[in-house]
Amino acid sequence: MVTIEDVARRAGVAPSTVSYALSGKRSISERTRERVERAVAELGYRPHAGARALASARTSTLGLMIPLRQGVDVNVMMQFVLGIVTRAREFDHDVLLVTQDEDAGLERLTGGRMVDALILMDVEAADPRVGRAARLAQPTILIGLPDDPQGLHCVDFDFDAAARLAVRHLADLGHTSIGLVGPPPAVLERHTSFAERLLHGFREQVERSGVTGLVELTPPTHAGALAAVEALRGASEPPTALVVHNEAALPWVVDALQMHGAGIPTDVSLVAICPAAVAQSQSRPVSFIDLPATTIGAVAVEMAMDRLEEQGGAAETRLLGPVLVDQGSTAPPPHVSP
Amino acid sequence: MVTIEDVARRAGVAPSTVSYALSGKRSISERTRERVERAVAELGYRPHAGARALASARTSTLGLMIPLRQGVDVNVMMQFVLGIVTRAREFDHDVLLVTQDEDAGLERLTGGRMVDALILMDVEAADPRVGRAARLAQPTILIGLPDDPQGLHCVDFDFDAAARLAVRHLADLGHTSIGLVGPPPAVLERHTSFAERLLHGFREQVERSGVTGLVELTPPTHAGALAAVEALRGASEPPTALVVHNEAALPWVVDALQMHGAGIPTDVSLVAICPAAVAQSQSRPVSFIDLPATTIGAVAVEMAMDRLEEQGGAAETRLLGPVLVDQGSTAPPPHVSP
DNA sequence: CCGTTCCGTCGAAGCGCTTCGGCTGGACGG
DNA sequence: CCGTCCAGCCGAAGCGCTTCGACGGAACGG
Repeated sequence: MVTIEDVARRAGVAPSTVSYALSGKRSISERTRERVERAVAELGYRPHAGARALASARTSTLGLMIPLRQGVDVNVMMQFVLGIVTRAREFDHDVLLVTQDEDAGLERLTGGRMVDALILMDVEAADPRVGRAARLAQPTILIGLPDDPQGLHCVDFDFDAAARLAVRHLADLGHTSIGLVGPPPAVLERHTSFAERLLHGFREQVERSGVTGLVELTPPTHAGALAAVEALRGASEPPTALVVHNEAALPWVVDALQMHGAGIPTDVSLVAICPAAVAQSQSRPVSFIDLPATTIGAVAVEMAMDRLEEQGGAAETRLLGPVLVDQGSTAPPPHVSP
Repeated sequence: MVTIEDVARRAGVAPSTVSYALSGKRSISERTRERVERAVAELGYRPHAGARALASARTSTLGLMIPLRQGVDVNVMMQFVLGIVTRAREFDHDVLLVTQDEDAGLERLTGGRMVDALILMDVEAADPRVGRAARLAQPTILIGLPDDPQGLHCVDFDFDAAARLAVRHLADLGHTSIGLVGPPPAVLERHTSFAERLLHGFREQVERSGVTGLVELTPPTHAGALAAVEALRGASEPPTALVVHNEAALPWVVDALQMHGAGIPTDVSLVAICPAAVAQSQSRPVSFIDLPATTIGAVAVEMAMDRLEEQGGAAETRLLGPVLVDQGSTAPPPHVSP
């Protein structure tokens, strides 16, 4: 293998000079740097990651703990991962994968100095990992919003605001009864933080706007979606607008409405809370509030990098604000329309 | 940080003894080993991964290159990843993630000695990565079956056999016209190996069984599935049985058949080629040929480990055989039924 | 009873890199 | 003209681990 010494010899300098030339941590003359760079290119030199980690106490690697829970939408998850890996590479870092179910995964990665920082996906309201992560030497970023972050940085979508935005938008159009097609019951039972915040925002805004709010927790199946739509339309005050936060069920909801002969948006308005890609791949355009998963992943990486730069810094929580993209699936309710 | 020297001191032995006690590479007395293990536990010792990699030229890390292509089903992909990560951990290895689009991702991981071996997902028929991977010092396992594996190990599902099995099963029931709801056109245009093998197997068995075969490449949308079903049912010789290899479209196909008033399996038989989990989450039970993604991932890891043990060994290709699970969505065609 | 063998342990030499202190020579000010 | 300073480079000391050769002592055979 090509070592730094080979490069040094070829460039006619000391190994330390090569190191400094490449890292830029000390001033090096233009001439020398060029010689070093040429030698690197000619020999195809690549620093040994382990050696570097040993000497510098930095691994240039981020640990990523991904969930293996049911009800977690894989599309959204992949978006997170994509955002994280891509942004990490831009900081010259790599990503090491651990799964949720591994016993001491966190401790193994950090104790073994395999990673500089950790990103935990899908953090629940009372997640046991938070306490453990807070005890580690390495900075940890949580994707999600636990009840008690214990001094850790968090980043997430502002589901509360998203739900309020959706309801306000619909209420402003004149709707007086709004239905929420929510996540599967299992997700809520786990006290997943985002689901609870979504519901909270929904209920709060419903009250503020003085409209009726109906909630259906919906399994991501045809039958589940059908049942939810049926339940809502059979209510004493059937909603004229639907907020859907359930990627997997969304197509079925659209389908079910069509089967019910309910036109969108003439009879029923529809707002989805999902990644743009999902909304755009529906059989008809659906107005949506973008769930910026890729961005959240990227932000998580940025926060990790920040903490690595400057050890100080109080725990920060960043909630990305909702943006509604109108694609024509919302309109005033039938009886208000001209 | 707790080092091997701390452990040695506490156990009253030399550092090298600790190393041997933990690795088992030399015989160590029972008494000493216990003392070492106790010291390790008491101090919470975890070997520094970088130091270990440097000294032993082994990283205990596998590189995994995941695709970011369109038309790749994320559910199946996650299954692969799950299988890989889980099995890797059983071999005491970790998994480092790279994305397809990174320029010299392979070379970076291997040149920097970050990984012991590499697993490439979603390898196409003429994949440019194969040539590059073949040139690396580290063993590489391909998931997929390129036209020329160039001496690399491959593992994949036997799509050819799966398609033949499906057709044979249906032909044996008496069906004389069989439709294939295939992957999106984009997948085939990329010359994705699995899609081509599936089609090949389908056409071959159709011929052998002396039945009519119709193929519809199908986008994973409601509209796409609807169009495919319509096209098939509008054919001069409408198929009385459908083979579906398109996870995303499967629910829509079921839906479309119901809308057409075609009973399953009374009017139309249905066989899906998909992971068991997908088949079982449909609105009605669907007979399926299991696409054992998790297993394939696990096998890929095993092959990598094999190659790490014994450097020799000719290039091996393992194709996992298809197994049909009857869930009652197939039956003889209408005119044959009693 | 002594030589051989083997088991269990130790010491030391790296693995390839970073980093700190030190050295040099030229620029600069007085 | 000499002292000072600094940019630019070198040398060496580790980082924490594995591994190889060596060594002491117990066990064993002749």
